[in-house]
Amino acid sequence: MSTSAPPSNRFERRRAETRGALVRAARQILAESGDTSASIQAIAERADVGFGSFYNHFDSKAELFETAVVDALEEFGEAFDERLTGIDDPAELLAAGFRLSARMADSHPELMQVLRRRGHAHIHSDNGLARRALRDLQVGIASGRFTPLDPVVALSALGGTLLSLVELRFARPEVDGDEAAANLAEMVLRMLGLPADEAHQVARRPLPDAA
Amino acid sequence: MSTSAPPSNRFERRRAETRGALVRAARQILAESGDTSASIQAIAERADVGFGSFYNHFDSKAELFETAVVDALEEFGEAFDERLTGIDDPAELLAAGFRLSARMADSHPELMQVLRRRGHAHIHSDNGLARRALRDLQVGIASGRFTPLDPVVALSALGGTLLSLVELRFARPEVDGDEAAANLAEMVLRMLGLPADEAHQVARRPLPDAA
DNA sequence: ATTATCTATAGATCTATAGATAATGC
DNA sequence: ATTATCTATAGATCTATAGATAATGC
Repeated sequence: MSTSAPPSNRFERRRAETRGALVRAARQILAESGDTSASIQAIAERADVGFGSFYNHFDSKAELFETAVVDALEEFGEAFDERLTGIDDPAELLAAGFRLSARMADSHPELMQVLRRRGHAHIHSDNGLARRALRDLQVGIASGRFTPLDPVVALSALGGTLLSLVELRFARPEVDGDEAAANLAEMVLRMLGLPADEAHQVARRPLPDAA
Repeated sequence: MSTSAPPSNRFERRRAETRGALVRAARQILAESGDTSASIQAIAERADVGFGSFYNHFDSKAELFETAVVDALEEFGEAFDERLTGIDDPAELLAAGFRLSARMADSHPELMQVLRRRGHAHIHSDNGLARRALRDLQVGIASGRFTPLDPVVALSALGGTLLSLVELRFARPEVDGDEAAANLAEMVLRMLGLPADEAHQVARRPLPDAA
């Protein structure tokens, strides 16, 4: 899992494996149905872990699911870093992030369903995604690339728009995802103050190849 | 309740009252904690209704909660109509809707918490809010007020941004709500293609008085 | 020796229904 | 006579824990 420290001995590795299996099971459930009323027993079974082991790692179901969400957001942020390093322009970075997210609905459906169902509560929290977005916003405002605006409000708008794109990808699979993502990215750039023609162009620069 | 047909006789009124009490209880739960694992028994108790009566109206908890959400969205849309009739410019309509929503976090906290917690699944559904927003978008695109764009994508962006504003109001109560709403409305208008100076101005026109 | 996992289970809770009671229509 | 509501309850399920078992550290 993304947030784990390097496991030292076999004991800790086994413990981490059990915990990880539970978190993966929770993520699967969040992605498939989002129904967090699944019993602890059912979760443990899915994780192929003894029922009682659950209580060695979590005090409640809510705690497990919350862990699974934070974990997924962190992994999502890392995927961004892997694909988007080398882009310097914050406008292009944000636009590429939007377009990459739309593609990840296909390539990483589980991750994106978790984001879709539980992301809204994390728009303003300190997680892998929000942290990166806020950084890009601040760089862009400082450099004059973006119109000066309240970064907290801008982060809200970005987060909400990204979530709506993910929602769109799943709720309307017949819509061309790449096209919608580019359009939305263009709209976001206009929102941040870029001139219309430049927003159009930046939102359509070629994406870096998958590593 | 907003969606009810005029109840004819005393029988139907009593039935509607019981059903309404259950829906109101569900709304309260959605607003207070969002925890839909509350037992049917607890819900019936809160509604001050006999436990078995639940099954006269709903087959499952999920059905009740879904009803409560749709109901709240409809009521939200009606509140818009009451406050915003008379505004013709679609840009001003959308901006006023955003600013009104921020205020409703204080004046109608229950309604807005429901929107916050469950609204994302309804961005693209046919409900009171989305229907109105789509209408305003189409008018604005047809009249040239907005840049031509895919209405479905634009609706996504609007919905996501509105939800993020509601989230912001509750997650960061220290932020000035009116100010944030006006800023966000301005950003949205730029997103839809209005020139920056006009977006700034339209987003700050006086709101109609409360009726 | 220590620690995590597993199995078994007690007790609590929850759902769905059956049957009695109350309210209304005709 | 009809229909909704209410109370009571059977059966299922769920949580949390206790105690046994297995794996590792030292």
